[in-house]
Amino acid sequence: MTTREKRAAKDALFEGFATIAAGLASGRRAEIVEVLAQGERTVEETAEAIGQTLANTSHHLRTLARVGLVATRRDGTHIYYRVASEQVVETWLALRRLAADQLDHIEDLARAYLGDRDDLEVISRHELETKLRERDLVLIDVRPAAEYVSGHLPGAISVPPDRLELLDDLVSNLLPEDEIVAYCRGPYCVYADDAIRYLAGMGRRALRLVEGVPEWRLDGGPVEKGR
Amino acid sequence: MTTREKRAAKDALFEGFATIAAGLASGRRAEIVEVLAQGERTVEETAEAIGQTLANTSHHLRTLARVGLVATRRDGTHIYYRVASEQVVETWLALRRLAADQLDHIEDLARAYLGDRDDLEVISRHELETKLRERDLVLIDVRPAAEYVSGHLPGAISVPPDRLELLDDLVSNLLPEDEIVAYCRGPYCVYADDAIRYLAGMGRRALRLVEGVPEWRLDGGPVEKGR
DNA sequence: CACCTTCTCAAGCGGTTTCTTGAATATGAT
DNA sequence: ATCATATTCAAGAAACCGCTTGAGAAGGTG
Repeated sequence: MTTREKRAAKDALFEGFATIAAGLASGRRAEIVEVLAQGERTVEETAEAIGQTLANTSHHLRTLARVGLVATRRDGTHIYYRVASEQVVETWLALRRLAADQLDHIEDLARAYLGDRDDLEVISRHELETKLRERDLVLIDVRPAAEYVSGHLPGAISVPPDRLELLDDLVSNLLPEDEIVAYCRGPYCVYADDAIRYLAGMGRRALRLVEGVPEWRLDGGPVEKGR
Repeated sequence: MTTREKRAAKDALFEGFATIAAGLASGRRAEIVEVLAQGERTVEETAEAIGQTLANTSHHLRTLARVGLVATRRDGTHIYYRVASEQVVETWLALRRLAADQLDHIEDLARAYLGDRDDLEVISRHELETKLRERDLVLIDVRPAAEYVSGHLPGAISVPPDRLELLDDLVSNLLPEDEIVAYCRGPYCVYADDAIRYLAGMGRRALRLVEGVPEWRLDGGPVEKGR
């Protein structure tokens, strides 16, 4: 192999690596991966979730599939897309973490989207596990029902973001000293915030779990399916 | 905040994440990150390492700096570029791992570049550590001297890839039963392969450490600097 | 079969990226 | 000061990407 051929082969190899990065190098596709990390979705559901046209969403999904980041299965007329492996989620989270730590810029963008969160108390995965060993607490999963079904923290109660009124009944059956922890898709999701503010309006204090289910699962946390 | 504004803010946030991915979404820049993961370099050295023109390399380095993946320092007329943080390396490795596991395609490209490696015996970081606890072995760092200086495995001997003849002397002072392990930049680097084949030509068996220094360091392995 | 739903594809416009060339800038040495 | 070295910048050509529109394919239903 000549030096020139070697160079070409090396370039091709790294171009291959870059291809994967290119899959995530679009805001739309990043959003799609964030959504699919919660569980599989049809094209239409994905389009709805990211607020794009069907054709454009299909386009991006095909791109992700072409580079191997997502996989599909057909069920009747629906085609379900899912992340191709846990490693995709792992890489996405590494990228997201890097972005958050590196760019103050991202901090500003996040604040613009999520609003001021300083009034909300948070709890980390680790702290939650410690607490869970000591005593019971009420865990609330504030994500659309489909995501709850594809995997949730053991014992968590589903309260979809558009059904926050379910909290009324739930809270009325609690003792005043019962502690409440809410979580949703992850640090860049507002659903848990909304639920906690709703509870605050009822005079109940609640904590927000920083991590979402993908982070929890990748860290080796137990996950329940179904119901 | 209206729904429309919320959408725009969310898009901007994910566009921000995608920006980081875009930094790695070019074969050239991926190569640069792989090189800089071994230690800082000047623009000229980097250009040489990736076989590109100076202007183009500078261009790519500026792009990486703009998205915050690399940082610089000036020393006289030279400007040294380095990865901005260990997290950059972490993310790059996650991406590379994902690519390798996901795409058979990458396997083929790697084989095209690296040649057939099936004849070479490998050893993992874990196995190496176990062995090191039981007995001494000869560790050889087959990277350019500058990279050895910026960080190498404890006790490793530097044998730059263009000075393989140094192995002659080295081996003549060894007992026949001494075991030799060589490593270089990582799994996609040929230097250790070359050294092991050189040793095989002398009738000495040697193992290749799969991981490079970045992987070793990120896994919490001890690293020595200087000399 | 005709018809509906769900998804994909093709074409095309406008914008971005990559690489090259040649000039400009910044620092250090004489 | 003048020159050499190292790096960056500016401009332009070719290729590529993202989004839209409208048509097409694949599967299910009456």
